[in-house]
Amino acid sequence: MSLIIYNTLTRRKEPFETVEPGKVRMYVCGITAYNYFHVGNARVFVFFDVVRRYLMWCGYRVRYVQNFTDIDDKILKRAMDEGSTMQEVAERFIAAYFEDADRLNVLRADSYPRATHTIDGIQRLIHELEQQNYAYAADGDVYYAVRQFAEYGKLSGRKLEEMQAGASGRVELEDDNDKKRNPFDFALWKAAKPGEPAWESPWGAGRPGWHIECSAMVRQELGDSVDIHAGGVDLTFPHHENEIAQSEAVIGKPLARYWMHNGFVNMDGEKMSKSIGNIRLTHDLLVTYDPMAFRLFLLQAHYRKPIDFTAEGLDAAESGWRTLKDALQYHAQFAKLPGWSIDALPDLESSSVDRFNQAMDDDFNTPIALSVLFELAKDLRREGNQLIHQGNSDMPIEKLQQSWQTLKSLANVLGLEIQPASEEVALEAANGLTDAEIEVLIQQRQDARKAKNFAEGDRIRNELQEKGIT
RNA sequence: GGCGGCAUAGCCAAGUGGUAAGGCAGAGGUCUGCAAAACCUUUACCCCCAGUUCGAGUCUGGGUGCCGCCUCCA
Repeated sequence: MSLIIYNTLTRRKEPFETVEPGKVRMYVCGITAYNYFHVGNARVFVFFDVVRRYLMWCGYRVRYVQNFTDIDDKILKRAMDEGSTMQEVAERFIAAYFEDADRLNVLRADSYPRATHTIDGIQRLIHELEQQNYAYAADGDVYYAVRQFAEYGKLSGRKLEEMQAGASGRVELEDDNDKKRNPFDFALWKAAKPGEPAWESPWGAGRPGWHIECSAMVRQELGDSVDIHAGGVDLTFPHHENEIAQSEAVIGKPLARYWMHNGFVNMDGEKMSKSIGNIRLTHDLLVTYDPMAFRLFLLQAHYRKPIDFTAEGLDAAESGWRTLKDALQYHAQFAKLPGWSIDALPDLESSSVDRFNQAMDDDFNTPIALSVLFELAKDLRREGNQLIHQGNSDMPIEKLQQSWQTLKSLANVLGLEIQPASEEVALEAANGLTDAEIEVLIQQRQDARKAKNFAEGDRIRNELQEKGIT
């Protein structure tokens, strides 16, 4: 069996075939750098990181590009509020992006293009659109004429005639609406208002609209057509629809073969939105939750379905992660067993790998893939516990090593890895005891209990409890 | 008004027409000086109605309920 992917464009699952054999070009819409990214953004970064890892696991060479939008009204507003500059705000939150994404174990992209670094390409594209009558200038603005693009609406499955302008209730009466020939025309270039950052252009000083930057950056970084273009489901319309209109009008071929969109992270069944004020930032979440537990939480549902963000769900994921982590960590116990080889890597357990691959091949069914991990982890954890509590294990060493290696490898494909600077280190710093010292105390307590010296045993137990070890 | 999605155990969540994965939580038990830990065992007729079929959670039609998109959002 081989990989099939649900393509938003065709509304079907399709066999995955790349433009160039063995190579995947992938573009993921990144953040607008005006704040820490929220838990919904995190789903995008984590899930498509898994897509990337799985493609690599399948042997593809993946070129992965994710942009930063560093020109935008929201950034500008924040800068004004802070008495700062757009550039300063953007730099700060781009740095914050890396900090948080790293903690979530999201692999670094091959390239992170920015709107401000792509002004030439943006202007060139607008110019080409204008020459071919897809764009028109009006008072220093430049708009895309959606009527000129016959296929407008093909990605989101709608027709211009059937759309209700302003149905979302978000659009106020804009003063530039009368400049547009059609209400669905959108800005490619915006004339600068006094005091705003601006770039010189044939249409006057101004800055790019939102959609055009992605068209220009894809072209610059990956060429005309990419294999996978991805983002949150809300980007389907208008953002990705507009990207298609911009790019395909000029290049005359598909911008992307597969359009992938992940579902929302909802808060108590409702979409996160600024107006409701229920936005949860990943940066804040990671203060109280293990990043890997959050990653697990995000992968426990299929990517196209909405996830409800609840404390119960997070707590459950935290427990689940502990199970996986225990199994992975028991490497320390297993490696002491005679016959455990460090050098010779065993072949992986084929039935587990097959089931894992089969699940992932079916449009990245991570919940099933995870069930394979848990089955391995439960066995390993039991063996590890028996080793610790009874000093022996029933599982043959070869089987043990094979299972552990399989779990380790598959968990890696999902990006679930114990991070070196995790809470172990923090805990150790907090209680002032090293692992070795704790082991000694536990041993002393066991000796005392064997000798029926319960008072001493309880005393050590209390001491350990005070240090947060149970 | 247009387009689309979802409804499976206490919670989360998979599921290719043949008698329901996995996680979390809970319950009972073993062990123990007590407790914890650990280990073992255990928990579903799949929103409603009708139909197709030897057989439907899985297909068809009709309900009911919830959700998303319809120009600045992941």
